[in-house]
Amino acid sequence: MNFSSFNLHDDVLTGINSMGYNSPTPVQEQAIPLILDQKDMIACAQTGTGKTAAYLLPLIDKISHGNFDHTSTLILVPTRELAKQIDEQVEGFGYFASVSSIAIYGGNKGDDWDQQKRALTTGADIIIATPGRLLSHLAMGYVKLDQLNHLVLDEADKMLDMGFMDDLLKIINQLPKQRQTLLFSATMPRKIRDLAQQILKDPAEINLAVAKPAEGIDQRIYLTYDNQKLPLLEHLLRELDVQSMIIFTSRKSNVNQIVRSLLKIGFTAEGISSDMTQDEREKALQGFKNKQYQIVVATDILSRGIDIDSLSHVVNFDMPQDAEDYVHRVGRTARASSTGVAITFVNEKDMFRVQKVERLIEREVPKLPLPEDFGAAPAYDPTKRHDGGSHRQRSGNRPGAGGRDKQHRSKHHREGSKPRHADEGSKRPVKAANHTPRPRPEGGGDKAAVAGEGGGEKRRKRNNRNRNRGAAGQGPKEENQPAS
DNA sequence: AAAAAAT
Repeated sequence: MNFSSFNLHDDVLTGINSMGYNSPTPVQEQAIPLILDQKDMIACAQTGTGKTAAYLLPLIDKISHGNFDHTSTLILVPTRELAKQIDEQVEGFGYFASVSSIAIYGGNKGDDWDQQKRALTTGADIIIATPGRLLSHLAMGYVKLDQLNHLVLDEADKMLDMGFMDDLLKIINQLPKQRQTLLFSATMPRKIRDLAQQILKDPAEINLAVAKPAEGIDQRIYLTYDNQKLPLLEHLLRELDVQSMIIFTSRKSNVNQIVRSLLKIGFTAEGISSDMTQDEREKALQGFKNKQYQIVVATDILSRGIDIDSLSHVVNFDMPQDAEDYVHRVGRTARASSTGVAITFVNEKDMFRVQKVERLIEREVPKLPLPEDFGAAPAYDPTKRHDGGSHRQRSGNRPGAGGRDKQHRSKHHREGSKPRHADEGSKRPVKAANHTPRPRPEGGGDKAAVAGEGGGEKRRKRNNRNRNRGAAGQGPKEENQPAS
């Protein structure tokens, strides 16, 4: 199957080609026809499944060939980084279709407010926004939404988690009722179903089984107390051949501490958390993508949506909240090459999450013993659930009652994990091996932005429907597949 | 329970 079977217009297909995409992912196969068909949709799909392109491509097609002369599409996302990334993808996919976009988010010093205001006033085709900043603009009254025909909620569960429910509803209430609404979420808790019921009409449902991490990924769990994590990390780093690594931690306060410790033992590293300025955040992310740093240490800010390829290692310094997040993070390795290492530190409070992960990926993750001299680790007890400080007791389940020691635990190594087909879980199409990034056409459009530099906001909106296709088959930019 | 997000 390839993209030409979707009845997309040529200028969109050219954009797809220039981005190095070949064949649609499962979510794209399902979603694109539905979206072209003007259906509302609720999709359970996580990052890395090609979700972003699944909605961008049909929307770009409709925008480019529809009768809109200002903003027709609003995409709401939880983090600024995600807004920026999606904006860049629109730029790539929509270049030949002359679809304009603007990322609307806060946190930037300087003149970006005026720039955003201009784009909102003249009506960029697609607005990609975090809720807070968009609401500020909406309050000023110059945002033209009367032609708003498509609304996308991306990472909807994350947005609700972050307390955006009220903001979302405030925004949605200002949109025309007659519209197509698409909701994407990695998990489908009750709250999401309720929201969907409120804002979607007779939605089609897509449920994508979680893409299990490829067989080539070496997944390991270490059971540790919190105070053992940093020494353990340093110890492991001395043994690993790190090309590029992301370390996820659930606490901002850990970020600097970990970075310092990495620098101390000779790695190049940067942190990313909301404690940093937006400028610093973007520099750190860009520097990592450019291989300027070997390691980036991030909070949950990067837990969803951000597309970074070809990691050699992922470390979950803290166990992720959702099993889906674990799968997504781990899946970031072993993409460029066929091998990758994913290491997760699990403390005594997070053990119950291990089973959730193992159920989701349908295999057991080896629990490795701590190195010599590290002292005793907490005993593995997946039934032990941190109960948020209530006094509820579980009968007969005292911590450590099983008396397993670390030697015992290491025995889990790969035993009992189900054999799987070699290609299972790696159904994503792979970027064309011979795809070479092509330079952006000079003057081929006013969307010219410095490729991959933090100055994406320099982009001006493009409202000109008379496209200039004389750009001699030049692709808009380098991008990896699959994106989400 | 912490994180992110408007100023």
